[in-house]
Amino acid sequence: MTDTRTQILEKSYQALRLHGFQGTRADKVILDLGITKGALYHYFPSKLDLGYAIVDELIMPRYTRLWLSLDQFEGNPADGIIAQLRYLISMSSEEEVRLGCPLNNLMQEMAPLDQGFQQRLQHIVNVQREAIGSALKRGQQAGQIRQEIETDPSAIFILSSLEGSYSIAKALQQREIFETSLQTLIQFVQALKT
Amino acid sequence: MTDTRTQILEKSYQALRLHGFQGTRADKVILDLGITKGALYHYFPSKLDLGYAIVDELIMPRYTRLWLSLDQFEGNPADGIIAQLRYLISMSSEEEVRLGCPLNNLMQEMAPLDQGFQQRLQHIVNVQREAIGSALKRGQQAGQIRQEIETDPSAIFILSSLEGSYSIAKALQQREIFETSLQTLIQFVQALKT
DNA sequence: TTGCACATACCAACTGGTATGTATATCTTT
DNA sequence: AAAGATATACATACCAGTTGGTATGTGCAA
Repeated sequence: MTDTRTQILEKSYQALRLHGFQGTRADKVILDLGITKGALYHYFPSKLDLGYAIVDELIMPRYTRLWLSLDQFEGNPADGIIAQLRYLISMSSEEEVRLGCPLNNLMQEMAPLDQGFQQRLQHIVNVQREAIGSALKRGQQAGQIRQEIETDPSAIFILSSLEGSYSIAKALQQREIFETSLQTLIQFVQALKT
Repeated sequence: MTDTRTQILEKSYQALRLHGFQGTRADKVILDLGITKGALYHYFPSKLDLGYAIVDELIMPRYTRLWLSLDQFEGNPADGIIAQLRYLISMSSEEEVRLGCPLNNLMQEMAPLDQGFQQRLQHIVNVQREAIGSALKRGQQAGQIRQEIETDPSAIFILSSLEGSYSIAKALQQREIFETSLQTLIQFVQALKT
């Protein structure tokens, strides 16, 4: 039996995936969990704080770890990036794609609406960008990545294409579209090699 | 003086851009417009129908025209696509980027939640995909686009990267990011040429 | 005088949030 | 170690405000 706080966090995360933050109903969460408002507001002072906790404790670690691990990759960094993209393809279930990337969803919904969300999501993207960018830079220094490419814009483009692939696949509600799009992205990354 | 229906439509569209569909408050719209519920519900049987009308009458035409016009473009279709991407860069204000692409926003928010939205947004994306895909195919037949590339996956990738660029730029709240990312996309499209 | 284009008044359901109560665990003092 | 004091982890009841939506009235043009 997991503790109540964790239960609230994970059930809210599920709701967030399905309905977005604004669409998430605190009442529904506690009803589903068979607890009461007292419990929820004991752990989280407000709905907004619950949202922040979901980002900090669930989304942030998951979505930075993937790219931070590029640090440990030996060999051409482009292959490291490709390996992670392939991993994302293998992880992408029909359900996953239908609901879209949680990070992407939340950025779209909350970035312009709330500073707290905006700062947190900005931080996650910057960590990702930094991780990919510095991996590419290391590759350049090792002569594995073409000198003429600009590492930071390339990192941004890779992230953009990745999130965009989630978007389009979600719009068309087809996992296959996600795979197709990522495959083209992999070719792009491949072309960064010397 | 524009007619009431149009006023409702456009004010709701503004609200939609700021707060999403679920976050759009019908009460606020009529208050801002200085009209009453009677007027709103006279023209739109429900909030959902109002949302559909926004997509059908405002978003759909705007976001298909841009790519359908590739049909008229003479010369290498890749240059036609690049011209449209450059146009989007020139059109992108700080405000625009902060709020994100309306099409993208709506896809993220409503595609998994409502069939009506889903079908409409799916249709828009398919029109865009078809337009870009067939432009590339024409280019191949004219020997202007490399034979080995697959036109449809490339079209999907271009759209993904475009929407993703909006996403990331919105998350980071920086217009410059959008421009940087699209610049890399332009290089990708450039590389499709023979 | 009929029908369209609204206005007014109202509602039921829901929303996040609060005030207060209480059982149980933990710490402190004797 | 017993007893009291205090903190934790919830439950219950409730609220003020908001939501989309409806039923009905009314002025005005054709």
